[in-house]
Amino acid sequence: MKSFNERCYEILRKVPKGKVTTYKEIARGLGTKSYRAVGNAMNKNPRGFLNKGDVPCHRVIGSDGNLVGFAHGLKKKAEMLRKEGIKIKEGKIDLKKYGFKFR
DNA sequence: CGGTTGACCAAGT
DNA sequence: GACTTGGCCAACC
Repeated sequence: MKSFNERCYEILRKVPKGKVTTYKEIARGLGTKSYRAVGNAMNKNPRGFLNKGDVPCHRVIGSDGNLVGFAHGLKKKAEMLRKEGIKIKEGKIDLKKYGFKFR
């Protein structure tokens, strides 16, 4: 039985490079409505914030396209995403362009 | 088992 | 536009 947290990773793995997803979408993909549980799971993450193998935790952002998270700092996160080919707008991401949706 | 916490979100003040 | 409140769900103590 995989933990909720592991399920988050799996769905997150489905996000293609150069795209981002929101906690909301992940929760929806998991069939739950709790975005919080997703974020919480990531926080208590066994490895940390960065890829634990294949899980691009840095590709997860807020529902408004705003970066959320504290682990490594939003700044670093933004830089990382920019390197992936995502243009960040004043700390925000264009969900219209880069937002990846499940289901 | 109950209470607190949290990388959230939406609505109200 | 910034802050507060309520709600939601899973993990941790």
